[in-house]
Amino acid sequence: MADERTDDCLAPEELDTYIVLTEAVSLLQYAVEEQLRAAGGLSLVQFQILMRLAFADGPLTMTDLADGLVYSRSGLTYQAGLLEKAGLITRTPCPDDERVVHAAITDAGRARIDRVLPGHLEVVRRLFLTPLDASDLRTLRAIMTRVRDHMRARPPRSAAAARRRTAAKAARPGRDAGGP
Amino acid sequence: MADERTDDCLAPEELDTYIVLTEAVSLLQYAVEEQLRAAGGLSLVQFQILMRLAFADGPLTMTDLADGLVYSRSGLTYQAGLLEKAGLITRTPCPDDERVVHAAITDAGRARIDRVLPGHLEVVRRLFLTPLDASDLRTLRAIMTRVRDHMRARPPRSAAAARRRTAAKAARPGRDAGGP
DNA sequence: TATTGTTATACTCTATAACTATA
DNA sequence: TATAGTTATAGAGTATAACAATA
Repeated sequence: MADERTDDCLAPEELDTYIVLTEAVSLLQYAVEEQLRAAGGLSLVQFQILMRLAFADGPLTMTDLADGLVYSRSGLTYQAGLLEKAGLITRTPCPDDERVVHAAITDAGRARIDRVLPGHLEVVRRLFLTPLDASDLRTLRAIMTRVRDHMRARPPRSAAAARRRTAAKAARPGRDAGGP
Repeated sequence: MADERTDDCLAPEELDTYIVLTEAVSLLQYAVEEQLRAAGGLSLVQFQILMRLAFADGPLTMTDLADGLVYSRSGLTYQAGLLEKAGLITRTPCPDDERVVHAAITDAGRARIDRVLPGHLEVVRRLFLTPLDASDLRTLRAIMTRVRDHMRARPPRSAAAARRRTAAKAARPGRDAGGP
């Protein structure tokens, strides 16, 4: 049952690997989200935005953030609005290009991260790192870096949406296929 | 900057591995969701429910499904309702225990999977498997299996929610900390 | 009393499309 | 004309709590 329909199935090792990888990451992500919410009232996306801004050299544009997080720009506007209202980030127009908005983390934002990060790392350590040794980590990082770079080689999310929209105008085959 | 505050930071290899792992899986999941929606009008959760039922020996209870998918039971009821309305699954009371509901996949459900799965596997192959060889796969599977089993060793999601509720009644310190 | 599952509800999130403004 | 970002809107998804029925 492994090699009959080469196009319609994966080898068992391939499928198993895919399934266990996504399952484990889902479990980890679920636990992480719970901790972030309880410890700092942050969703995972909000935390990721803050972290990106905290570790960036300077301010980032909205598009940079959206692409980095695989996020739609309108979704990011929404989340950035929440974070700004909470005083954790600022948004200021860029002087060089008036279309661009620079997002930057505030002191309160850094304080929030300081409050949340230890528990966050504790969860990561307890659930994810505990069963791994240094060699596992090195290997895992090497493999997943290759996978990520391979995927990042395709166009980023926000541009892809625009291109899809454009392409749809040219040839319109009626995309999807009704209800769930 | 690696070893000063052992409690508040991870070693760089640890952090890098964690970040690249979650980033790659996010990218993959995003692409997969797009494909499932376009090819079969299914969300990822709906697809996962169908797949579990398709590969199960017989019907599964709602709780089994919820725990397997790291999902709240009410959320599962909602999704199962959609799938049932679409004729892709059935829900029938279990004769042995009248509280229990058995969910099973229908022929239409299997047909939907047949329609969606090839494209799904194509995405997985193109984005995830392409840059990996057999040895990578074996290693990755071994590592992630260990991680998953470690995480699964803790109580499943639906039970955890109940326990948390109970514990909250005993000592009530006012959990979270306001706004985002 | 504990467990299975559903419902009612309220809310968060996300995407699409239309829009503004700058380049 | 193309790009950056926002807004308006509408829909999907999720969790919580209350509930019913069974064990």
